[in-house]
Amino acid sequence: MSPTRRRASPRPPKADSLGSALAFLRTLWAVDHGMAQLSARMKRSIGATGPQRLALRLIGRSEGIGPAELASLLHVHRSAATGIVQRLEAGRLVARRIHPEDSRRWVLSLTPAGRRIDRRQRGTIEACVRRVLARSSATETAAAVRILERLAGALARED
Amino acid sequence: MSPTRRRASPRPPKADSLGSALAFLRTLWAVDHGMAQLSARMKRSIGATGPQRLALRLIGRSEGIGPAELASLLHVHRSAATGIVQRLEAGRLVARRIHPEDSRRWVLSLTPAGRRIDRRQRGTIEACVRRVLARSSATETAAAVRILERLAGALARED
DNA sequence: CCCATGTCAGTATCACTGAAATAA
DNA sequence: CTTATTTCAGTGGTACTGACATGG
Repeated sequence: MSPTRRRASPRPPKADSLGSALAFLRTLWAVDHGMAQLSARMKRSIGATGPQRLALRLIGRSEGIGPAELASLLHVHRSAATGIVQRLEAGRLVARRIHPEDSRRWVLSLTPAGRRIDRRQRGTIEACVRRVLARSSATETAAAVRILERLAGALARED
Repeated sequence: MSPTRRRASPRPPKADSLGSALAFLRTLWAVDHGMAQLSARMKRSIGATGPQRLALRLIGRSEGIGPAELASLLHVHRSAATGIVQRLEAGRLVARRIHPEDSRRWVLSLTPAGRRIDRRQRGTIEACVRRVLARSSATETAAAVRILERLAGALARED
């Protein structure tokens, strides 16, 4: 056994920071699970999961988009985007055609059914977000965005 | 005077609120995917995924806890907690014994290996959170917590 | 030859629903 | 008998790594 490590550490406020980080982490997982659960309900109620509807929203906003750009916007690997697009196509929510100038690529577009889901708001995660943002001040929202973006960056860098 | 609450604005900036909700939603998914990806890396680097390590943290903080209470703290269904505990036990990170007063229940505790992961900070999601919170003001953090908690509540209520 | 795009195979976690076994 | 705790079976979505075919 090594002796007591009494380095020149003047009692940092670690105790609180440790607990508050843990509490924040639990809240993050609560949001994460909340999105997953509403995503499962969305599949039944509107016919698309959370990531699928976000993909529909992004495709709807930028027609001409392909799987690679979609993967980038969704922050996922290309192969994950492949799966999402396949499920959307199987549900007749998205159509694809070959890119006119590069036959490796696909051009994605919404079908009428896909456009309906793109427009629909009730029962979506986005609706929850809009409702929460409407009940929050601009200052609060800006602070939350800053922290979430820092967090996304830190998570991507950590190894 | 503080006319912060002005009722019935003529035509609220819906167009913008629609776009900002979508932007916020993308940031949320970015954090979500970031946690999932670091979770996968954690499995290799420290031997426990994100949810698994959170479970270890919670068990370590309240020995005597059982699967039901753990499921509640993790905000997941009981059957999901069963799976997490099974994987932790398979990895010899958690031990279980029968509750002395109710033989339906299990009492969970950390093994030495589980305790090591409980203490370890480097390369964890919690470490990212702590670093981000350390770089943020108390006001920002409080605002983010409020919004995330509102969001978790809204997601749970939405159907 | 090198690079980009998209797909596929294999694997794993997570979570749900719903039903069952067991014990209070 | 009723309720609570836990587990199990079956299903589905997501995402990773790594490899591949194909086209620029």
